[in-house]
Parts: sequence; structure tokens; C-alpha cells
Amino acid sequence: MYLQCCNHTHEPIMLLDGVAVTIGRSAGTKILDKLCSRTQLQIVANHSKKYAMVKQLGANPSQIDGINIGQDRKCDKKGTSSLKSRENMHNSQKNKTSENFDNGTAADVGPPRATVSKSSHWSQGLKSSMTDSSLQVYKDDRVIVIKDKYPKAKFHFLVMPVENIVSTVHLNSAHASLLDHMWKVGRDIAKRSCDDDTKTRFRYGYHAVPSMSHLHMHVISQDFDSPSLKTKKHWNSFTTEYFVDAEDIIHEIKTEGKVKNRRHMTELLKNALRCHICHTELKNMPQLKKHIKDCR
DNA sequence: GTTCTAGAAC
DNA sequence: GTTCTAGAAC
Repeated sequence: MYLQCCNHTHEPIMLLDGVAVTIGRSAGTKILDKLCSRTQLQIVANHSKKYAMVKQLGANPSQIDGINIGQDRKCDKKGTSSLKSRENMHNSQKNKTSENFDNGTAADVGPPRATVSKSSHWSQGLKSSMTDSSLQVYKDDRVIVIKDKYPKAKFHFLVMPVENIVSTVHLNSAHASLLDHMWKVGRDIAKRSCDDDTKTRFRYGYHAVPSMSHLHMHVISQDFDSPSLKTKKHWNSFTTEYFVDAEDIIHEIKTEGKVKNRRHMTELLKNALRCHICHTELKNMPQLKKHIKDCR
């Protein structure tokens, strides 16, 4: 098993079974950018199970399939997905650290771009939910809509493109009409789901830094009445600016050709709990949930 | 993302 | 004593 550079700018790095390998800025990887630590990532391969555990040691973010690993956090990695480190989002060292894991078969020697993950890591879970007919509520040639597996309100859907797009940071101006379509489908689903009650308010949008891979637009009723709404993180992800309205994303794509960098917004998830209607601060989740039941 | 649980908060 | 949260593990 070895780690192969997507751009073939350096020799593959051997991954012996169970032996930790540390990679980062070095002569071997030809990475020069100081934002990448000399010990950026630690990789431990498991040959029999054909995956590797990737741990971020450096302070700056590294990603797997566009999702941040986080410092001192671990992710498992299987198949041919790409591994990105911070500096390929920068200038001079563009894509120098895109790597493919390869188990040695010729067919798996991948293209330089990120490929569809075969990983069973939780962050890939939406890919299987997409095709789960028990969750699916709408499908056309461009989008699939599923019920959120753990709804945070009475009505909570995810609108996802059929095309494999990892997240909003992977969007460009060519996706403008797709985003318009996702927004329109979302509004239709919302209308259809509760046409007996036109007072039910909905919001349509994206998380600033999603946890799950595969682009998904939330369609969520504003009652937030659900047993799956449990934590401060849940609450703040839907009621602070961490929740970015679909219209804002669409506007940014149409005018700038890309979305704003919102990585710093993870801080908002630690905000004090406030009612989304009257903005009263509540001490804890049980009190918040009690309060929003009858706040008008 | 969720689940589990230790220990903080009450 | 119980309730609640935050962090680790998955």
C-alpha cells in the first residue's frame, strides 16, 4: 500500500501495515509552503482492511474530500479519494499535496482530481442516504430530495445535486442554474409538505462549514420542534449566520463565481443559546426548547 | 453527522 | 442526588 501524489510530482510513499508515517513540508513531498507543517499528517495503513487512518498534527487545516479533518482529529480513508492539505488552496504550491491512496492495483491509479470515495466514514453518509428509497421524496435528472435522517424540525429535507459536488466551496459559475433549480425544488417540496398550513415558515440554505460530504441544501421549517434537535451546535447551525440562505450562495456564485470563505464561522456554533424569534437568551437546551414551543 | 459518558452544573 | 454538556469514539 502506498500514498501516491495526484500530480505525480514526487515518488509514492510506502505505507507499511500498522506503521505510522508522518508527512508534511519536506524535500520528499516538495512542499515549500510554510503553512504546511513539517509534520502535517500522520498516516497509519491497515493492509487487511484496505484503509488508512489519517491524523492531522499540523495547526492549519487538511481535508479529505473537501471536509476538514481538524487538528488532532482522525479520519479513516479508503480507496482512491484525494487528500488535500492547506497549501493547495493557496498559490505557488497548487495541488502539490493532492494524494491518492492506492492498494496497488493498476486500475486504482487515479486521476489527479478527487474521486468518489468508497470510504465508510460517517462524513460520506449522505451518499448512501441519497439512494435510500425510504428517505427519498423527489427526484429528477438534476436533483434528489431526501428527508433528513435526523430532522431538526417538523419538516426537514435535503436537496442534493445528482452531480457529485462535495460542498459549496467546490461551486463555480457553471453551477448557477443548478443552484436555482435546487432552490426552486426546495420551495416546491416545502409547499407540498404542509399545504394545509400556510403559516409554517421555511428557510432554505447551506451550512457555512458542512460536516457531511456531498452538497446539500437544507429545507427546514422554523418550528424546530423535533427530538433530534439536541445540542447547542444543532441550534446555532440553523439560527446563526452559520446558516447561509440559498439566495446568498446563488448571488455569490452569479456575481463572484465562487462562495465567500466562511471557515471562521465555526466559532458561531459556540454562541449562547438565543430564541430565533424574540432573541431571549436561554440557559440550556431543555429551557430553549420549552421557550420556542410558544414564542410568537 | 450520532452515540456514549465523565464530570460539571445545579 | 439529578440534569446537562462537551469531548472522544465511531
